[in-house]
Amino acid sequence: MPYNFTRIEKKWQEHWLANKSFAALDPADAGGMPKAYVLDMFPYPSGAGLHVGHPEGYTATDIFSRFLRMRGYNVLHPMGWDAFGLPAEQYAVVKNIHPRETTAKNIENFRRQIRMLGLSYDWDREVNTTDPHYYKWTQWIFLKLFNSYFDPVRKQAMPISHLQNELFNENLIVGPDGSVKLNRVAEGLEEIAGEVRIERLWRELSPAEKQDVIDGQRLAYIDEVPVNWCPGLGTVLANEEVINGKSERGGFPVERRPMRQWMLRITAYADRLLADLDGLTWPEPLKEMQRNWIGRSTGAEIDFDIAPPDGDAQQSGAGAKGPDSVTGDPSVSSTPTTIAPGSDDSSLAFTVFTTRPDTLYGATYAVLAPEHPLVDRITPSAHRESVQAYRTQVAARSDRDRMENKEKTGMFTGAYAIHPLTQKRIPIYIANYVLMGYGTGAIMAVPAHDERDFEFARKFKIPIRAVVSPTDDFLKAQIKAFAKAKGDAPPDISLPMPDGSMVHYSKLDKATAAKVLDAHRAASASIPARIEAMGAMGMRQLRAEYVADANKWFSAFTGEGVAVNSPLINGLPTAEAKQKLIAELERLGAGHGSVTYKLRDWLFSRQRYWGEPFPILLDEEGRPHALDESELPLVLPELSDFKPTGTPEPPLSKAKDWLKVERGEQKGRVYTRETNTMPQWAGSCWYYLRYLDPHNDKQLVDPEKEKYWMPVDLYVGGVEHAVLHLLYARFWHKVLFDLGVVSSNEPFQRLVNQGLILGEMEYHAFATPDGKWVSAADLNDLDEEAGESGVRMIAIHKQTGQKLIGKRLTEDQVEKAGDGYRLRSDPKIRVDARSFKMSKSRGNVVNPDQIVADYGADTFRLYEMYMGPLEAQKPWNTRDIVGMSRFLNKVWRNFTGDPEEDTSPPKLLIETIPISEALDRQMHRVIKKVGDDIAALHFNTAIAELINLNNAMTGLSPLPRELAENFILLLAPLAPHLAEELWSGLGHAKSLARRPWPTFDPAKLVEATMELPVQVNGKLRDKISVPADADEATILAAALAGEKVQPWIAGKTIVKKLYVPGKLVNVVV
RNA sequence: CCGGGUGUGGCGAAACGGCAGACGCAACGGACUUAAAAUCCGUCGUCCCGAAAGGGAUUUGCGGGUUCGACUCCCGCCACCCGGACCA
Repeated sequence: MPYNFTRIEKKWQEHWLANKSFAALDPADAGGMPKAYVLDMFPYPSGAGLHVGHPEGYTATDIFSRFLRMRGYNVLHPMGWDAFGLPAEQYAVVKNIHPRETTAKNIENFRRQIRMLGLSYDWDREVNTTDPHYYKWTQWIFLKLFNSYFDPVRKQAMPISHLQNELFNENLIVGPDGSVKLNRVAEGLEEIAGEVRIERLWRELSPAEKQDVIDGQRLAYIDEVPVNWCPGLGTVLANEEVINGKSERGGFPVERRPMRQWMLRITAYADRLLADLDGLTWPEPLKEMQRNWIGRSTGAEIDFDIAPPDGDAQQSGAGAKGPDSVTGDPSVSSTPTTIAPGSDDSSLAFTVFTTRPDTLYGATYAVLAPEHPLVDRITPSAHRESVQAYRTQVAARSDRDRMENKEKTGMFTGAYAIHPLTQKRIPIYIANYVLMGYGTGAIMAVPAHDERDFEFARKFKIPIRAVVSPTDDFLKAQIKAFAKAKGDAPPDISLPMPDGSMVHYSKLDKATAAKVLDAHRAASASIPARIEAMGAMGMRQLRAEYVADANKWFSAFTGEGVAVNSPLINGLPTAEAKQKLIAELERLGAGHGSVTYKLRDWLFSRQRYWGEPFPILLDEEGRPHALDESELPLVLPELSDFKPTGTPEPPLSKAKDWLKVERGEQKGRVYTRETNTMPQWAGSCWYYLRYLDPHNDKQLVDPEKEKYWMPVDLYVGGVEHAVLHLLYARFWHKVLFDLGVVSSNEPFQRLVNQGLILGEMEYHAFATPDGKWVSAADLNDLDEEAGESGVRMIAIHKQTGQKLIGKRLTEDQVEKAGDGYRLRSDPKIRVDARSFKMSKSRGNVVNPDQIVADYGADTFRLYEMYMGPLEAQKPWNTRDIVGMSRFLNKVWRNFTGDPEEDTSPPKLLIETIPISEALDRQMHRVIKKVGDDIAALHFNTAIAELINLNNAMTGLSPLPRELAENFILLLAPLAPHLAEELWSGLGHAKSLARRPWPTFDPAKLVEATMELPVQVNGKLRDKISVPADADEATILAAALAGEKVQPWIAGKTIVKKLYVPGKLVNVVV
């Protein structure tokens, strides 16, 4: 009889719950126990229920938590529900059920499924982001963001009142664009002679202007910016939620349109978010993804003046707008048109951002984004029509179009810019490859050293001027590219000498190479032709060719090198050239060093019902006013019609009674509530803090508890949150840290990504006799059929029921296996076995309920952990589960002798007898190995060790008690139900959850005699048995004396004898 | 195109620079059984020699290198997977 896992698992799950076996102790009760905070990424409780990917990470942290409890740690291991969000609402809309109901039902199902896996959560700490007791604090954090600003001097968040003081005291002044800067003049730090002062002092501002300045500095602010509007979902989305122009959820098209939205100033934290990554124990690829997403690039901003128009009529004010109106938002303070003080339209200028200021001398044209506001003002009338046509054409194309078709297009504006160093005129283009949203919306184009500029310059026949001397690798690649274009093998990099011999390029002296080069130069004109004629030339000569004329080469050299053709910086390597050039620009007042980021501010509002309401009132002018903390939570109003309106008007605007608020202190003044709601990420940004003190209604978290538990010691979850949740949560945590709410700078010290579990292997396609390829999705019963001359692939077409015969395989492509044949792994066979992501549409989703019902939770846990390393991506294989089931049943038989009767507690065949020496040694080795493996999260090898030990115990009856106890304790974190049941069979009344982990005796890890491999010239030839304490001389002598070694060394001189202690002997002859 | 990861038997996978393939699945042989399942014992990378015991060669995507010794470290390619992509 297999063991009764159904009864046993139910029994222990109830026991753990009733006895609160896994409760974490508050710091006051923990005594001297070390703490461990082990966290899972809490799930979004979808209607589909748990899939097999969830239990992978959850089981891993559960094993780790159980292990640490047995090692004497006070472990916090909680679970909760990330329950606000789009899918619940969409489902609710379709079924016309209130999202609260569907959410409650889904949570119940998830809780049942998670409990059925026997995970050791402290259920008294469960949180739910949709519970008003919870989102009260989400709103509270939002108020903190709203009432704070990022202080540029301290580089941290400060209360907004501090900003007001600084402005009032005139330590800070207000720039023309509403930005706030240090009052350097007042501080006496800087006095710029002759420059018109355009900043303003606080007392010079009107009350409305003052309010604009304050509101413009908040960490949570309202702004009108181009956002990702998704008509399919009826809401705007964050950049992180848009993938290739489609929504992450649902895959609906997304369009850019300007809208008034709440933003969070995450960009202020870009540098800290980047720098603090270094100290985190996270997977390096994930850190790299965050670095890329933040996208810090250092370089320079360089100013270009517009050349006076030549002959063309001066542009009138007709179609031209005045200077940009003040946006009120300093986050877009890099206003592209910086108008010099006292300037007029005759001295226009624009600023570009570049990471390669050292290539400035190579700038042969400039490009503005088509939307750039300066375009209207610089385009002479002769070009106005074509420019306008081009702009219309670009504007008409959706983002998605632009993604798919990347061909560079552009139009000459007819205007010229003045190169700041050479004072020469360079043409100004507009082009689709320059984006208004990045940098300054304008570039200097250096075709010789930028791929995009190169491609554009080729197309528009603009000169290409090399200013960095290229590397050998680049030049070789150029030769290869040429050979490829011709369809030949790359020419040998050797030079034919006048006498007909060949000399490798690296061995050429300058004079000889030059002579040969001249000969070839006479013969052919173009550089590619010369390369072909010569096979190759010396690298020095190639380089000289490139520097002299880069126009005819194949691609841009984008690497670092030595500056050439650049009077100020010639001969300097790139890094130094950059520095010197920036210094020179600053001296000339034509530019300065600068940093830009790809990271944008976080778009924080959604036009949906099922989310946290903003604790904000809007006055008649649309200015935001915060609710008082005492008014929280602001509960989401009941709505029977919660459907999206299909317009940017949020559903909450339908809650008429709720909408209007009359404030007591300002009688008669009516405010309107903010009707947007927060995105799903809001609740998940800080849930790990609430677990520490989940029932506290006075504080988000008691500082004592926060200090005790934080940071999280192990956080396990999928890589899909690399730039969403994990970046947002770090941002909020840093703000809370700055404001003194939490004591740690980073929330998650150690993070592990569990690998994706893919669906079962599938045949992808195979060749039919008529040469057509059939998709596996259309096939049933793919099989092989033996025939006279080999094996044919047989499949049944799903729709037609037609029997498809695959390509006939020859005998060398198959091998005999029993009655039938089986394919050899021969790449010529076109049968493609692959596994894919589990998905409903593919029909390869595995339901954990079924697996647990068939095999039990312990088997399911072991199977998922045994599949491979936690971090690896691996395919599900139902066939393999039986292996773990057999293992547990074999444990059961070894302990109980497999009785017919199912008694509880079970009767065990155990006696207090000594353990045989070999088994004792193995037991100590396994105790060490399993402990080390679990600590390192290497569960697959830990299980393998236990299987080995269990196999060694097979046939041994009765079992020695010491061995039995240790085995059960080692098994306990991995298969807790069976372990508890066997433990009770040993006569223990209490759960083993906090039993001390077994210890091993180091003395028993070493064998008395050891077997050493003996190699001759690195090849294994023999094995010798020697006492463990034998000295080197004895061992070497024994090795050389070995019968099997003799033939290999006889008659040869021994060059070297090598003994690696405890490992092997190697003899070199 | 850029960045990151992976590549080992029929499959999932092990292996501080030191006996490649632990452990599991599948397959094959045997025991038990009227039979099957379950269970237990055994074989199991590939090729060659041998009746057998055994022996030899070869093998971690491909090509080089470092080393007494390389799955492991270095250089160059190839394939697949995951991210990001006109980011100046």
